[in-house]
Amino acid sequence: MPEARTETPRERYRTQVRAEIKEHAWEQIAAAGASALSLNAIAKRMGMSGPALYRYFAGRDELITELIRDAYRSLADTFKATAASGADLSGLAHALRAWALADPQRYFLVFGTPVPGYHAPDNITEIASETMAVILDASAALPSDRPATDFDAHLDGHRQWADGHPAPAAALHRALAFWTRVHGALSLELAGHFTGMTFDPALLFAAELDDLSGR
Amino acid sequence: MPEARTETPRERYRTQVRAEIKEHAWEQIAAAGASALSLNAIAKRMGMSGPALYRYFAGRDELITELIRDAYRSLADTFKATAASGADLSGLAHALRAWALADPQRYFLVFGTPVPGYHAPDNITEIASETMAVILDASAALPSDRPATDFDAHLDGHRQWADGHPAPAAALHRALAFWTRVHGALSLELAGHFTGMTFDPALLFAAELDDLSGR
DNA sequence: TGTACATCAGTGAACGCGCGTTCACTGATGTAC
DNA sequence: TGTACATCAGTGAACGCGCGTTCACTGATGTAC
Repeated sequence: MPEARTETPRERYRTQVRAEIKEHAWEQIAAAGASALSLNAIAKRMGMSGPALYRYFAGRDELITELIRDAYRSLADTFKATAASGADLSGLAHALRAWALADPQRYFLVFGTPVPGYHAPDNITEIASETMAVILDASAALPSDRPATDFDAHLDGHRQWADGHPAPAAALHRALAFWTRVHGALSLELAGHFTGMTFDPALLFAAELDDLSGR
Repeated sequence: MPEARTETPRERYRTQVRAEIKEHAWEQIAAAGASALSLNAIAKRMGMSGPALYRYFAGRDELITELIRDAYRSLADTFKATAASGADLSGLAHALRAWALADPQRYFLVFGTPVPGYHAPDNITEIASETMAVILDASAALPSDRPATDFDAHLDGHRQWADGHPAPAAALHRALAFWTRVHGALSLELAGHFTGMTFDPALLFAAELDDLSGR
């Protein structure tokens, strides 16, 4: 990083405190959910007064937006790193599961119940499409042994979301099925709908993905 | 209903006002999410003072719990009615989708991001198992043309959640896959992760279920 | 190296707000004789 | 049918609370000459 030298001590301090604020924010979200995020509470935990945080974030909304952006970024980076290490679609799925289990509230911030009225800023959708590109690559890399379905044909006519990716329709279909199955199993598991049932959620997760990869 | 005659005018009034409070609660949840539910705001909308609501609910928590119970109840009844009319597993899935689209926030109250620390009361899990029984019936009714997997065997050893239902392991597996696929497609759709992509979510939903039924 | 000035992190008081909840009360509705 | 009493819906004032956010300020850190 050749840029590092140009960073003044004050800048260094600022970025450090910003990071510390975010850490406390995540702790608070993990403890009581995102809707309970409070600037004053964070400040108190850090031994500062509430207004001090306004040196670092314009307000509560900006902080939350940044946390969401970081979550998307973290997921995209995880996928890229996993793909770079040679993982296939099911490897990516397991990386996603590990990412979600490591911090369920971070997962829910990205994929959970939307707050009516809240709209994600543009640059977040850009990060999301980086993520989608990784999945499309992995989907196209697998062989497809089934005949094309009506839905495949429909998707071929609505492929603009693939952003120019040359994947065949079957791979687009597989990429979408990847998301639905992965989130179906994960969201039920993380929301606790499997508690009390004694089976291993990891096996259900894997079974849903085997079905998809052998498609 | 032979009981109706024994209901006094005062009781009738009470149940009516309780219902009206719940209606306003749902409106508020639909507008700003469950975490924004406020007793005072409901009272204001009804032209009453805040404390008046304490004649009908012990407090905010009791109201929310009751809304959740009603949501579970509504889903169980929908499933039962759909099954009674002769629908198969995929018919049940479409009934669930319609139920969710009719009121996304009601869907999220049941299946969405859990609030850390909040624990659903016992009788709600009873309603949930009524729902599961319907799905198990429909799963067992379909023929299974695939060889048993390792996960099937695992499930056979952990079938106590099926609550004595005689479904074979393959049907247990199918029932679980029903939930994961249905919620995967639905939660992504309702959370808006398909907005901008122009394909028809209903077709993706149907495709995921065709895969399951032809298993 | 020392002085004058600018930058900026953090404080404490204050703002208005809406929340859940309690309490003592009024007044209407229903019940018993 | 009329009177005495009990029940109960709803009110208004008040409680303490924590929230986001603003403002004028102090004091430390960095910069220019």
